[in-house]
Amino acid sequence: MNIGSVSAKSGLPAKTIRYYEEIGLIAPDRTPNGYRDFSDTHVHKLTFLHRARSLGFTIEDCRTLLALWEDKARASAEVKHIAQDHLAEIETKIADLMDMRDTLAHLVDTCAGDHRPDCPILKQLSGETPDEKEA
Amino acid sequence: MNIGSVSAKSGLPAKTIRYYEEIGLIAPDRTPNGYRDFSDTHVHKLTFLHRARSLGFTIEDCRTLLALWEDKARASAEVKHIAQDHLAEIETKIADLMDMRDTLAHLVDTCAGDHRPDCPILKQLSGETPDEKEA
DNA sequence: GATAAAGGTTCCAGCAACAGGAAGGTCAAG
DNA sequence: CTTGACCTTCCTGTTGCTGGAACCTTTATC
Repeated sequence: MNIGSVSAKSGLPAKTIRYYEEIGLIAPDRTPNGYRDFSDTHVHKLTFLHRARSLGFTIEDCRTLLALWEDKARASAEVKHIAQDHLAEIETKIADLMDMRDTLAHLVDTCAGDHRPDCPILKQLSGETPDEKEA
Repeated sequence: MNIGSVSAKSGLPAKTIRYYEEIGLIAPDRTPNGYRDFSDTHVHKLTFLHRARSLGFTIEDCRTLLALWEDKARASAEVKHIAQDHLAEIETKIADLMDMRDTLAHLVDTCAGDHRPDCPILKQLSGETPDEKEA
């Protein structure tokens, strides 16, 4: 199967598939003309990678998960551990972003957003405590 | 003022300050020995940048915000617009991460995490519908 | 048979926003 | 005079691709 079809089936851009080969995540065969030749197993792996990536796992996590997936004697604890670590990182990111959001939302709310130069957003960034809307 | 003191005052690593100079965010003077020489204004700018960056604004946003900050005739609408766009991006990121978190949390929850190979996480990634904990 | 479109190939550059480290100059203290 | 703490520049690496150039192959059409 050519890379185009695999791209369509796995949902990954051809560029990404080539990249995954380059970093050793997948190893397609080659036809005599030099084209990559993928089997259904390769497609399955790539689909797996696509799903794992869209859950935010890093490439290195994906590499490990793929190995565990192929290891029929793995312990599910290993997989769970990776997922839990990743989950914790996501929670942290969410918390950080929510802090940013709260601060920003407040600033946006207090800024008149008109033609005048007075701006609580810039005030806060420059270290001044911006005036509140209501005292 | 040397870069070390500025780093301490602004909270930015010296490396970052040099980088900011390289990309034209700041332009310190030089002493005869070649050392960078920062004024209080420079420190103030860097502190501004530090705050803006920690609210997640991109470097290019920061560049614009800094220019608006220096432009005493700016319209606060311009600042508000940037902040609102950024806020929207943050909201999107939070939503994406929360989707990931929900899926992952569910998977982690259904995985026994013991010595056995059976693993709902891998099942889901490989495209099988994993069994639920309770039917 | 000529040609053009639609695949495929490799390789190189670039993104964001720095961080790490090498090799070396400078300065103040003991 | 040496030691150590600074400072300098320059180069590489990070993460996960994406875009583009320059070039083959295959297939369809005239």
